[in-house]
Amino acid sequence: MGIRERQKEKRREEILAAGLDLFIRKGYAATKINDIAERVGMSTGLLFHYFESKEKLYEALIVLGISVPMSVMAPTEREPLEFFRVTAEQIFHYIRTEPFVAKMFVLMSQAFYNEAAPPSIKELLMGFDIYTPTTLLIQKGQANGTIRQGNSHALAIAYWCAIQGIAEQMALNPDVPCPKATGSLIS
Amino acid sequence: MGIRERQKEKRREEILAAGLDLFIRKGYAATKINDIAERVGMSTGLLFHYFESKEKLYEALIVLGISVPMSVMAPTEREPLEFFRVTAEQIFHYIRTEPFVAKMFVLMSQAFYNEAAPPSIKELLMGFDIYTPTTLLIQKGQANGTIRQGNSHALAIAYWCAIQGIAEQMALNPDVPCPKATGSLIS
DNA sequence: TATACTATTGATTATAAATTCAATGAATAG
DNA sequence: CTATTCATTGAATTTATAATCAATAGTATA
Repeated sequence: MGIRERQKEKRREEILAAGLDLFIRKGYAATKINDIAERVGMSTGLLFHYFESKEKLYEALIVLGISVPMSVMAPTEREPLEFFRVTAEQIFHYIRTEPFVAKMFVLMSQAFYNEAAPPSIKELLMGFDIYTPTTLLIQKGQANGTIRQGNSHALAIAYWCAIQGIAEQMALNPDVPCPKATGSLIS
Repeated sequence: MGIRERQKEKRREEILAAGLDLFIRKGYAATKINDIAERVGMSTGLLFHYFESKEKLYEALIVLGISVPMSVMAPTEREPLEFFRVTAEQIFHYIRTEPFVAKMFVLMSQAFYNEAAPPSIKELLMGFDIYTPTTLLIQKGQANGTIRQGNSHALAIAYWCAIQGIAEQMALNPDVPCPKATGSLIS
């Protein structure tokens, strides 16, 4: 790769990083292409030299993000309860050490739930479902008695909501401390 | 109150309800005044007869919402652990039975975290802090040995994140089941 | 050095959404 | 029943932002 291409790639990444940070703080619609350009320190026009539209820029981030949550999960062959413990631990570890990963986590869940997301994004997210595999694992744990009874889907949601909420906190306020992962509030 | 005033009040509430639902689904910026009017079944112009601007409409909702979380919390004189159990139970109860309350919950946390919120809203939310009292309660519980050790602020965040995440699920998908509140995933 | 390609800017244009407004119809009071 | 006030509309206006573009400066390559 020539020096020029490398430079171009670097600039692209700067834009992606600035966009990611602003998108998770303000949301897609409230983030002005202008804010992003300013954050990077370039003119508004130049940004369109790197990304053909605001939507494409967002799309590029989503594509990057799609692999993140899966890659951070523990192998699902484990004992279910063990899986949940290890996954939570791993996620918090990444989130604590890699701000980019934390932000990606937030971006993905925001995109997943926001009904105002552009159609192209919704399409990308169609196959992005962490609830189904999680629900199955919970059922397995309930069958062998290691996980409490109750609607397994609801429990899956509770699990991911808690993780997602904490990821959001950490991504938005890196200074705020993150609790060690255990199964419970009780000592 | 005359029949006309009553009618006006009813219309105002319709707008508030439609706005609330759209704001929590799409976010403030992505919600078009047009969408709201359409949802209510009125012309765009008429909406401005009831609220002088999109921002004022949002503001009216925030003002309504400010008292909600506090009003749903258990008395803080209880044993800390008991407080957390009862509060979670009460919140889930309200959320399950009063969609409006669930939505308000979501609106408030979205507004609280969104950096793109209009300045007037940020001002309203300045004094809206559930973390400080929660952190103090956790410290009390840690002191008397009923709550696990660890950064109390982080634990407070974890508690509210989980609740907020579930509230969001329930508000956005009323059909999805809600788990019974206990302290733990473990059976 | 000359030529071609790329990065960059600031001004311009297009578009979408918020807000205003003049006109109309419906309800109410006198 | 008449005058007045309020609710309502749809079109006109303003404003904010996305996207384009022509012009300029910089960099690589022959």
